[in-house]
Amino acid sequence: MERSTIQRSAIHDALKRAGRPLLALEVLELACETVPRIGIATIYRNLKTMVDEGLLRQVVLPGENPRFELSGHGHHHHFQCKTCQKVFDIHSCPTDLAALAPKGFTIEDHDLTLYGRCKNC
Amino acid sequence: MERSTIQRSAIHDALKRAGRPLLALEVLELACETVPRIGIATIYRNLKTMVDEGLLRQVVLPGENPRFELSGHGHHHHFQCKTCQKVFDIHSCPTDLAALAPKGFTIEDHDLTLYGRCKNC
DNA sequence: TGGATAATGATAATACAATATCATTATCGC
DNA sequence: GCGATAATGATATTGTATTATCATTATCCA
Repeated sequence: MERSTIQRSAIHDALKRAGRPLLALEVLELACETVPRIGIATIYRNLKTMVDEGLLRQVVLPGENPRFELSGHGHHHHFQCKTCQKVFDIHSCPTDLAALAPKGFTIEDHDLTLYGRCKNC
Repeated sequence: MERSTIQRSAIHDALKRAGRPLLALEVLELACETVPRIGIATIYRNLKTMVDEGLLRQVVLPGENPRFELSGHGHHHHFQCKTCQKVFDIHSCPTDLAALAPKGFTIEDHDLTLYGRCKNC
């Protein structure tokens, strides 16, 4: 993964255009608009490489396959629409979570997923 | 699943004794103390039945296989220890989560996982 | 521009949790 | 206690996301 290919930039572009975390198959679908004959193996290969490079971040919701988003959006959480299943970023974060720890437990990190109805549904 | 078997009660007992959500394999391990020859198929079969009956609840953390806990503990969240990977209940809940919704989005539910170090680690 | 080789695409293989199969065993109403 | 049959246990099979294979194509540096 040292050469620049149209497939790789199509994948990056798909994620940029979407502006929300995408499943590998959603990336395939969007990237197909740019490179119709792109294969699913190429999607997985590039997603993996780009995560290793730090260009992408993996987003894993409970019971869901991994999604991918451009990194560099800082700490944030996610919202999943119960109707269309799409995942969106939430750029705010509840405070005081450390206070929820039982005695003897130390909280270092957290993961919050909100569920409901998105703007379009 | 209409007859009462020692396997079924061993599974229920394992979850009760643990007092925290267990993976199917963890249930197997604990239930083995009561019924040494219990098979993994029996574990899966009974867990599924007991979830259908409402006796158990499935707990799914991001990127993890389903865990199971006795139901009837009301709304709560979970803590996973980064060292031993065990999951524990958190019986408090941050408020004001609905306020995190972007314009046009409606929040109906949420899922919070805390990560850190447990009492024993 | 040519050539070394990285990357792709089609598809086979893998990994692994969960389910199905089926002969054997255990439960429970009579 | 007996018999119908539900449940078990050992293991084969499935389902599905992801990875490996390999011939072909595209990239890019000399």
